[in-house]
Amino acid sequence: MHNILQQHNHQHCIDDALARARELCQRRQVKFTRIREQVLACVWANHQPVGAYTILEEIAKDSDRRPAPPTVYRALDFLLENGLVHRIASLNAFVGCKNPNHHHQGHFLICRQCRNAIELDTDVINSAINAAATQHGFAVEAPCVEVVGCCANCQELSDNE
Amino acid sequence: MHNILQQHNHQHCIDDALARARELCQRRQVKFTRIREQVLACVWANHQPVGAYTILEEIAKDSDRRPAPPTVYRALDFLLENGLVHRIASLNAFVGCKNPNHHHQGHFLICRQCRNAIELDTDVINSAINAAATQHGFAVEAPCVEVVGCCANCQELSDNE
DNA sequence: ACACTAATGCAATATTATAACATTTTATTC
DNA sequence: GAATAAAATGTTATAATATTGCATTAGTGT
Ligand SMILES: [Zn+2]
Ligand SMILES: [Zn+2]
Ligand SMILES: [Zn+2]
Ligand SMILES: [Zn+2]
Repeated sequence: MHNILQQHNHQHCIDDALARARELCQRRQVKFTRIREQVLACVWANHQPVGAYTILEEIAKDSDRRPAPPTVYRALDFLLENGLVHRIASLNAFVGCKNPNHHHQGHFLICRQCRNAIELDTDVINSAINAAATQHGFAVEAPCVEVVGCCANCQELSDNE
Repeated sequence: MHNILQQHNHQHCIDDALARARELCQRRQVKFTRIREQVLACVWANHQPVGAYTILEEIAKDSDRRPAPPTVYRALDFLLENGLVHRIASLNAFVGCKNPNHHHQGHFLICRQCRNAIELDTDVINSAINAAATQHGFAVEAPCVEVVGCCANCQELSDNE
């Protein structure tokens, strides 16, 4: 069982994500400004989706200046447009995308207990959705899949109680 | 192509939904009170997910008394618990369930244009989700699937332009 | 330097949802 | 049927999330 949520050097996740973002923005000729970088770093602080106002608070802590909500939301919009983060609708929260170079809508397994979100990279769900949609003559544009449950880690922990 | 969204007697949808709800509540020994019925009727006014505050406005129009938000949300909570409505997280809105007797989390195709929501009744998506989740040792509890796109109706309409 | 555009700052407000407590209605027991 | 308990609703206030509109600043090209 390879589980990114246990025993991994998360600093690598952060560094990689920021490096990918810098590279991607340069390639696309869009600006990876300070506030955008701060917000992305905040989203990548861990693997748990984070709310806009939490991001705001974190930035206020780190930099002694408190951005207003629109500032954070604009940065998030930019990151969403460029596929650097995903929005988790059921949590009103945002999480880093692990493959921003490939345009996609993320599919997530969200642990009710530890709150970590695992982004799936398989196509079986999209295939199933497309099959069902086709039966209704429905043209899929943005499939949103957010599965709440209990991750392998947390299941083990509660087994050992 | 059988599409519930075109050419159907929607009064039947409403009447059936309310009848099912009455019956279900009686069977479960829970109370289908006036406000709960009003809210459910409002949700079933059409096939488009409707927000809590819109429901509030509609009830205010119909009955000359304006329920406060908690009243509407409590009625919605009751209807959710009893599977009579589903919540569409990506729209912060609620829509009637077409099969409340069978406990399930709904999967929806949501048209970006006409805003109608089609509830799927196939199991292929759940199968795909379970397959993907199993690979991660993840125990699925509540899969949320909300697919935005363009319905058959609206595709035809834009073709004929 | 000038004009132009993109990005950010800032104040106010909109939208969605809940907390806390009072009152009323309904069911149960004596 | 009155006393009691439980459930449902009313009411006020407020929390949490998100956007609008306009002013200011920072880059970009001429
Ligand atoms: Zn990590
Ligand atoms: Zn992603
Ligand atoms: Zn109908
Ligand atoms: Zn349903």
